[in-house]
Amino acid sequence: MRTVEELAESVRAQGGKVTSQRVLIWQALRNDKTHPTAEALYERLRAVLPRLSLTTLYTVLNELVEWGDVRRFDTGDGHIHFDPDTSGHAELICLRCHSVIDVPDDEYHAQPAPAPQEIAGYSILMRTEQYYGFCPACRAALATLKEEHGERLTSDTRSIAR
Amino acid sequence: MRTVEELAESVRAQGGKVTSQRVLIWQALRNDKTHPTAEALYERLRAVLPRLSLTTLYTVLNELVEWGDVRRFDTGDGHIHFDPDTSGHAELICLRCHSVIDVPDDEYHAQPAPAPQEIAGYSILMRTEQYYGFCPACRAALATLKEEHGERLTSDTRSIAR
DNA sequence: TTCTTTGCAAATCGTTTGCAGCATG
DNA sequence: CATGCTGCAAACGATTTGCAAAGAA
Repeated sequence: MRTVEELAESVRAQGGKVTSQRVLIWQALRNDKTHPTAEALYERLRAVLPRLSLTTLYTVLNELVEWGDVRRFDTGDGHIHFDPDTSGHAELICLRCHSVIDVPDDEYHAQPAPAPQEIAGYSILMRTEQYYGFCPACRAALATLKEEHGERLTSDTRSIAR
Repeated sequence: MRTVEELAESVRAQGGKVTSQRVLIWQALRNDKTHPTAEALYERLRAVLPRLSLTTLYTVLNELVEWGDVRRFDTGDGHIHFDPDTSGHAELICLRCHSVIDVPDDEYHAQPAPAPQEIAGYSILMRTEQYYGFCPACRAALATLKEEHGERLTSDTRSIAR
């Protein structure tokens, strides 16, 4: 994600307006490594912008996504998550509890080359990598379940997504 | 994604039932490289299963996701997409038209090593990589817009996501 | 027969839209 | 002071749930 200054300049250059809402949302997101949902960001922003509407938040987030400054993605929990880190890092996503964390640096030596600028005619702005599996807590929970009664691990999947 | 036989065996082993709905959904998805939405799959499946309900389709898809056989992801178009390819391939996603294609083999020589079985205590079942940018058509469209009137490329972003 | 799965209809809830007032450049 | 942005309330629509009937094992 670009700096607040770069974003402001870019908006002005296109005839847009640099409002306090935009600036505060940009600031809130820029150093956020928690992969927040819109709702989570909203709660945090209300502390500084009590009049902020969800509408505006979504508008600004969608702008950032279309500009290639922020990535939106789905962890399976029924909420859209946003991530300002466009540096090509890797993420770990749990298939059971839907948590997301960045792969710790020391666990990931095989850092691949940065994204090429063009692939198959596409201009590339951003790259990510995801690993899906079970987090330590869910692994333990699943193991316990398996022990207790060797049968069905996943009972009713009709309520997985949210 | 496992074969239909493996899935059937796995379901039976857990006390589940191998219904025609499950089998037909599995078959429909297994060789699908189009990254379909639930709705798209539903339309295609109605040809062979006219009584199929969306409810059942979502149930079965969610099972597959939780089992690590299928990945669900968001392209930004407001629909969840599903992909049975768990082999760690790379995808190209357009930030403007939200299309997705797999990176063509000949465009992607730097095939990274297969996913490790464990990272930071997580057991890993699946890996993917995504490149975000603009597809050739959207690049051309954006270039034309820029030519015509040098100003705002993205007018109103309030209707991006769907 | 037993217990899981299916399908229908209704509900849910995250996200988007219409529009009037407001603030930026 | 012109235009783009914001906030409210209402709408939307994809996905999920409750429950009774159907069908594997």
